[in-house]
Amino acid sequence: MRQAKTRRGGTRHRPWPLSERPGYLIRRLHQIHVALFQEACGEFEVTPLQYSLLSALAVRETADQTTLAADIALDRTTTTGALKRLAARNLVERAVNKDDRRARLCRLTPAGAALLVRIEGAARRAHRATLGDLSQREQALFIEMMQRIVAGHPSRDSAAAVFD
Amino acid sequence: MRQAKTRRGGTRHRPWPLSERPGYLIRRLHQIHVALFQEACGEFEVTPLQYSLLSALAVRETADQTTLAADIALDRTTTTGALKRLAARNLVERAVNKDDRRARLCRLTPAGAALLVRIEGAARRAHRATLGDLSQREQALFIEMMQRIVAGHPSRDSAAAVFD
DNA sequence: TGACATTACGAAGCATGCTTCGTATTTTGA
DNA sequence: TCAAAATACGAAGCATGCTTCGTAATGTCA
Repeated sequence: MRQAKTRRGGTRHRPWPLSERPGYLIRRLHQIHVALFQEACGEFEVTPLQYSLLSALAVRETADQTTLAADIALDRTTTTGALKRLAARNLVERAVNKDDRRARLCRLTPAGAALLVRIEGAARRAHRATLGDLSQREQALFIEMMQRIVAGHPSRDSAAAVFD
Repeated sequence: MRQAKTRRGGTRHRPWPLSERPGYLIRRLHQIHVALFQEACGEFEVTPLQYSLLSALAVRETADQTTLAADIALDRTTTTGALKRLAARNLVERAVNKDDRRARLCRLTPAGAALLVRIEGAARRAHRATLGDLSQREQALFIEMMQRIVAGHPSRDSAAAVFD
């Protein structure tokens, strides 16, 4: 196996540059997207995750927290935290379901729906800008490859049929 | 502009499926990589970030926290937290620099270096497995495109020359 | 040489993300 | 029908990630 010598004369694996590791590059991409999103949507005080949640709620009209978590492929407790923050800003309503008191039915408030409309353009531009360094053809290919990888690793509670 | 009608008769943007948004797909890819990494390296109790840090330290031999943060394109305070956790496990040494008492010089302990050697194979397999649903040719292309995007968005303190 | 900028940290606060454990409620099946 | 399984949450804890503010040490230049 190819190895490199250390200064002390021992041997170790040849360093694998971070910039060639898929995991590192993916983390950087995520970092870049979040930065672009904040830059584009910062004035609305909405994060990428919150935008995902608002979008999912716009499609569902009404849904319990577990369903929403599955929709956006996010942990349930994390989803709860995000929904609480949105509810605190009166963008989302979280009411106990009368028919099943275990569940909390969430829905967009008028303010939440209005914010979603206002933010939509900037949010989409941020998403597109993330791949802006690729050609149009490459962007489509890149997205297709990401979709294939994601399809190969379903999240534990993958439902999300409403989005397909 | 193409729009969809809501049930109440109003108009809104046609929903853009999450599964087509670059930001969402990138978040999922990150999620998938972390899961694969944990699966492969869980027995070593090392996260992808910690593996990056150990790798960077192996290359640097010795470095202050700010330099390490730049190496792995991570926020300085986050890096500090991770280094503290590694130090608490005796994998990293954090000593105040005698020549510049503002800085803490970090280096791998023998245990840290040994762990890095033991984990290396599994870590690399996890990185490769993340793109495992793509063909060999596609994987190379995917990595190249990610590198191009990353190169187009330098982190604020991009140094990392040692890795190139 | 002495105010001022710079640098490297630390602390605090917020927002993700995950796991595990516990609780309330509903459903199910013997 | 009633005990057990399943469901939806919540709380707690750990690990990222970020920002802002404050501090200590070093460098710099008028």
